[in-house]
Amino acid sequence: MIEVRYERGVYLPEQDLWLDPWDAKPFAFISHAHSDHIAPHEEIILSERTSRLLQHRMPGHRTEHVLPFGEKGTVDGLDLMLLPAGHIFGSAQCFLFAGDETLLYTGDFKLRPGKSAERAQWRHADTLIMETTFGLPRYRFPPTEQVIDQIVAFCRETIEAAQVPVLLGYSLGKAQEILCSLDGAGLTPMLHGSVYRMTRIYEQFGQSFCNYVRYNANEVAGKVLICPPSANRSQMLEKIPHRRVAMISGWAVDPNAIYRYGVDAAFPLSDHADYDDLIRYVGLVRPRRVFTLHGFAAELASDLRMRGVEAWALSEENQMELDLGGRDIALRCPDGAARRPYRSPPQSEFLAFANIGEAIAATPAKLEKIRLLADYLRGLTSEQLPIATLYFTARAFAQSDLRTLQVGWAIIFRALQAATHIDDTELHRIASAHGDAGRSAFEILDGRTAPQLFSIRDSRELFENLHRARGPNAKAKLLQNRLSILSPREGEYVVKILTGDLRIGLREGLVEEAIAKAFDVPLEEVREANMLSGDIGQTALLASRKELHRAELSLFRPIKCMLATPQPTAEAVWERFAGATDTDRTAALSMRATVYLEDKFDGIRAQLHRAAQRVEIFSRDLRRITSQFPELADQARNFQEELIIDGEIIAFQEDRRLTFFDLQRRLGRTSDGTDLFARAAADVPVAFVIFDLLWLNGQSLVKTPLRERRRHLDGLRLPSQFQIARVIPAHSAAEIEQTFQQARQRLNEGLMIKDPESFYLPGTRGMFWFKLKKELATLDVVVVAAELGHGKRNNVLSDYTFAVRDEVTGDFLPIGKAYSGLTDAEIAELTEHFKQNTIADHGRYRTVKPDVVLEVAFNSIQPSTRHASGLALRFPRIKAIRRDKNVDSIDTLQYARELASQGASYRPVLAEARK
DNA sequence: CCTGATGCGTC
DNA sequence: GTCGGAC
DNA sequence: GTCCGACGACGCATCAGG
Repeated sequence: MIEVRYERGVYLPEQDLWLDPWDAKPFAFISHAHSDHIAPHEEIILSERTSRLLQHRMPGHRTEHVLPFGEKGTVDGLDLMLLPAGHIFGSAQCFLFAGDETLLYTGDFKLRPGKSAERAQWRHADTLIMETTFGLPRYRFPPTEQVIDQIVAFCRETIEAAQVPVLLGYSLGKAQEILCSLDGAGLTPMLHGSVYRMTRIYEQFGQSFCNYVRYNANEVAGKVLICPPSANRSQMLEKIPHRRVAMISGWAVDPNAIYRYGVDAAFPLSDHADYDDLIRYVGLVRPRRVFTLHGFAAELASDLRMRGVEAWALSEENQMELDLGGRDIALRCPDGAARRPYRSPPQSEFLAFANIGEAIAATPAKLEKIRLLADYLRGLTSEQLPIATLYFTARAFAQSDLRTLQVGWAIIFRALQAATHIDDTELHRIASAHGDAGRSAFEILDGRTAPQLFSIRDSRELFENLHRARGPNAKAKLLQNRLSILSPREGEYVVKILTGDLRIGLREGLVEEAIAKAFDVPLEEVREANMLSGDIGQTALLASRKELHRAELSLFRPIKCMLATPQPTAEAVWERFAGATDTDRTAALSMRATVYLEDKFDGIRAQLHRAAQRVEIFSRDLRRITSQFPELADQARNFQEELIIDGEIIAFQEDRRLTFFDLQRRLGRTSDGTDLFARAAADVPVAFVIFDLLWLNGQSLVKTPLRERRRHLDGLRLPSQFQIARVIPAHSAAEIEQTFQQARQRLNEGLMIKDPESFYLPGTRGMFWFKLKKELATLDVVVVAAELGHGKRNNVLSDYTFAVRDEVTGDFLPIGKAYSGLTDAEIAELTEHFKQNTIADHGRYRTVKPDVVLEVAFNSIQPSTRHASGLALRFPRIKAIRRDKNVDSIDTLQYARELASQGASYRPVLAEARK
């Protein structure tokens, strides 16, 4: 008989033909266009409709043999015929003639007539290779009409309860079947983007559906949303506050289906044959032998044998058994080294590092943290010192090193799961118990790994390899391999570094102090060297060799920028200057009583270095952004001097109001193709507003007063597109307030207030520069959802989604999130309240009874797709809990929209900067 | 091909 | 960017 | 005063998956 093999797909060696192989093959039959059946094969046999669908799902060149249903054809010397499989649109079975023998391969199939798939046909065959997803007697589906009635009833009841029904089904096939089922029920389906696209293709083939609309976050009310299963728990659905989700799948007959899928309901409408139809099909085809495939293949084969049919399962079970064996060994011997009493176990270097981290976390006293770290650093080799020091700033790469890892929460958890084979529910329990990736990693790895030694050098290689690996899958695999041989503590610290968050109450400031203490060098020198090199590891190394003086300010090595301290009012600012008593600076100041005011521009902070041969522009955290602004770099060559200027790059055009969001559109673009930037520059023209001068013709001006630096600045000849921010001297709080108002009328963010006698203090937010911003307005909103926080806010509901009222429908539409602004006590109180007023608990996230009114402040409001209101707030913060207000008195969507449109309708008044 | 999720950097 | 809290 | 941690929205790039 025809030889049949299985290796990630059915293979017929005599015909050299693959049937639905997983991987790319030279010659294959493709039964249908679901993506688990698609790979870049060279030459394929398929139906016409599958061909069309494939063009959309996997464009590209290949040789296609398109055969009509029911007609015998010859391809590469093989005689065969395609028969409709009834699974989805275009799905085919392959009927093969080999001498006087025949073989029927079903692919995915079903016998029940579907509304959006061709009806299945069959022929007698000697060999039947059959898909058996639902090969157990418990999978018997109720009559289709009955299931459809249930689905329609579910939708109607949900809508009547002012909620949104969401039906989950694959975007190709199932979704259209659902769509047909809703026909005539008086419901309006709304289709997720991927469903929409597939449905349009169906229509090209002449299939017609009832009226439907494409997904639009603002119009879900009253509609029936149809989404692929992957959309469940997605942000798209989470945004819909009152939704009831139903899974449409054959698996719905499992009693625990709603828990497994995390849905509110499940209906057994399937694209596959149920148990009864599988048995029936064998009777129809009357084969001499059967091979079963997928799902309960072994069970059905055994079942058929009991019924007197020769039947065998095609599968890869051996592979899985091997995997389980490996894990078992790891479990039994989690820490081999510790159980050998004869040799003292070699200490893992990375574990020593992690243990110091734990000790630092354990003490709240800063001086104690510094002492612990200093002692540790002193004992390291010159190879280890720069690396371990860097790790204590939770970085894998130095600040001046522009590499990134592209590894985040999602990849970390995937790797943890794969490394430990941990149970899904257990993983989620642990993850939600901590809300801290590092702590979760410890618990997940604990007892589930076979630790090996991990040196500091190994760790460096790990991070470099992670950086080099391309794509989330490759990165996850690399990480998984390492995690599986780390002790839990080491794994925890690897994760902490990956997330850039050590959470041990220690950051760069204290690391600098520890370096100073460890090597007995002045703290100021350490800070300065770190600032100049942007590499704390190298700074530690220089400190250990007493060579810190080697680092000095120079062109093309960016320095951290000076920051401003926020102030709420003009009076508060003035107090800072006039109220101080005892320094020379304030004495001099109160005599002259002068401060410098500048408009605060809403762009991105930039530091430009220019010499005769070269120009570079750096961002606030010292990244090179020269290539983002080629026209500025070009023009900067026209300066006459060698200089470093500090300023703000803003989106700017004479006759157009451009905002920060316009500017953002040309940030972060990568430079493949020069015309990309030509277009970007034309789209969003920019200007460089200069407000400081740090270097001029070979001399650092960092330690010259701002007054002097400004004087030098005034002497510069400026290329076009460069402007100097105007300075307005002020002598009282009233003048500051007045100038602030003027700045706002010029549509600038607010005001900068600077001490004219101050030096340029890189990287510090001192008492020499202040900023005055003030909120745009406040909104009274109601909290509709609350979320558990992270780290120390792990056990409180600290994150609130709040909504305005739609004055037409009465719905509460989310407009933003915030916790910032509340005290710990208030958060604790609200946590208690929300726990008792929860409508639906989704683990870390819960929808709550809308009865807490907050007053939120923000700096601007603009259209957005992030929230259902269609609006979002910039810099939202909570001003007060309005216990005096009830839900009925909160602000309306209408009012929020007015605020948004006001901001946009101002006549442009241009930045009054001197050219 | 398009959509959505994720990571990162800007504010 | 925002803010509150701890030292 | 200063640092630290726990958070917001947006846009671009990249990748996975339909």
